This record gives sequence, C-alpha cells and structure tokens, in this order.
Amino acid sequence: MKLESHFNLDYTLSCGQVFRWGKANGWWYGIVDGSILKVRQEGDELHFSAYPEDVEDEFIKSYFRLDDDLTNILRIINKDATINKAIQQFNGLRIVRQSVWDCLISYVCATNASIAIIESMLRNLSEMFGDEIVVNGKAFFSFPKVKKLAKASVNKIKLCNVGYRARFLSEIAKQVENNPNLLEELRNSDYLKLRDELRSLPGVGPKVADCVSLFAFDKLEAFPIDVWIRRVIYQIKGAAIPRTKDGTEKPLTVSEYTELSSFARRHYGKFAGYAQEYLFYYIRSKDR
DNA sequence: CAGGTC
DNA sequence: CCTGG
Repeated sequence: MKLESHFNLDYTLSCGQVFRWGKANGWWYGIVDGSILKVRQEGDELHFSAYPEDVEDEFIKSYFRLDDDLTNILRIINKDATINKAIQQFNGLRIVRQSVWDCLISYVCATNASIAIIESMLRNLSEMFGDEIVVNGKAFFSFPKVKKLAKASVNKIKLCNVGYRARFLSEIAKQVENNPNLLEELRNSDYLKLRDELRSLPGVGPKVADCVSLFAFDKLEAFPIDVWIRRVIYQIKGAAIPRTKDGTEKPLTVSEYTELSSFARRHYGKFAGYAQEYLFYYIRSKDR
C-alpha cells in the first residue's frame, strides 16, 4: 500500500501505546482483533499481510490512523521547545486505533507495572484464555474474549501473574458479559462523560480512563498522565514537582491530575493526546 | 521500583 | 496491593 502522508511504523509501534507487537527479521508481528498482522515499511510503501484472513487497506488505514492530518495536528500541538524537539525526533509517530475491549483490559493490567511486565501479563492471559493461531509453524494467541474471562475464576486469572488486577479483570468481564453494549454505548458520549463512565469500572482511574478514551474512543483531547508525563509537564510549566520531606516525588492526586490534564488541553488544544504520545516517547528515550 | 487504584 | 526484572 502506498502511504499518502508521512508515517513512521517503528515509532508508532515502539512508543509504548501497544503491547502486543514485536519485531522479527525486519517485520512487525502483531495480534489485532483475532488476526495476526505482519507489517513492514519501506519508505512510503507499507507492506502487510494477515492470518488467518487477509485484511483490506481500509483496515490498515484505520488501525494506524492514516486518515489523521498529521501535518496539521503537529503544527497545532507544537507549542513549546520540548514538544518541538519531540516532534523533530519522532515525526511520523501516529496514535493506533485500538479495539475497546483489548485496550481496556491492557491498561487495567498496566497500572503500577513496567512495560516488560505488562507484556508478560497480556501474553499469559492470551495463552490461558485466548485462541491459538498458527502462522508458519509459529503459535500466536489472540486476546481473551469477554465470555472466556467472565467465566474464569479470579484464582485462575491470577495464574497469569496479574496479581491484584485479577479481580478487576474478572469484574469488568462479568459486567460486559451481562451488558454487551456497555462499552460501545459510550461511543456517543463526549470526552468528559466517557471518562467518568469508564472510571466507574473497577480498576479504572483517571489514567486508565484517559488511555482508553484516547486509544480506543478517538478522544484525541484525552491526555493521560503518568509519572513521566507529569515530570515533563512541570518542566514545561517551569514549576517543581511536589515532593515529600525526604525529596521523593509525592504521589499524583486526583485533583492534581485534573489540573495538569486541563492545563495540557489548554496548552496543546484538541489534539493534546498526540502531544502526550510524542512527549512520552521523547522523555522515555531521553531519560533512560 | 514499575506508565495507579481502591 | 501482586510480582518480576
């Protein structure tokens, strides 16, 4: 497929927004909605195939948000020196349009865990509760379906090394099982309403709700704040992070979260979520 | 400690 | 709080 506007597959899949993609022999392999996608970029050509069934160009365009006017978005969010550097360095990074269920479960797992551990948890869940898909003799496992997870006991879910998150996963699965439209109904809500609705689910606080709003509900104004983004925002504001007496950073409170994320929306505008992705990748690649 | 939440 | 790197 010929790319019509700028895009960088490596940045897009490496920046930390998706957990079920890996690169091998120059190809990216990902598990998306029960299919195995194989993708490779060569300049302005995007090569891809899918198993067990092929996918249309339209699916790829939608998944990688190739329909977003990235030039315009980057122009709008380019409001300070830090984001300017991030944009220079990672130009072509796009937000991935994830499916709601996978995204929700993934980010509930992502609380208080490092990326390597999140990936391991999702792999374990998929191997235990997903369907096996064999491609070229290699086994992949699709994401667990709602029904499968709803029927599983908390103890069995815990075998996936998800720790205390097991009861959240179980409870969310049961709620969705009892009300299959629960999540899709929210699509018509505006961002703030959606955020509140998502927060009513167990294990979903402001950070997870913003991630799901941004990655699965097209709410590009959502601005998820974690410890890294928090540091950048204070840096941009020219203010110091609140610290305790012993010098460590104070935990982020809900009111501080609300204040910082509304600052980010005032500062970056309606595409603040794009700013967040660029900043997150930039600060992570710089500070480690 | 780690991309928070109850 | 769970738990692996």
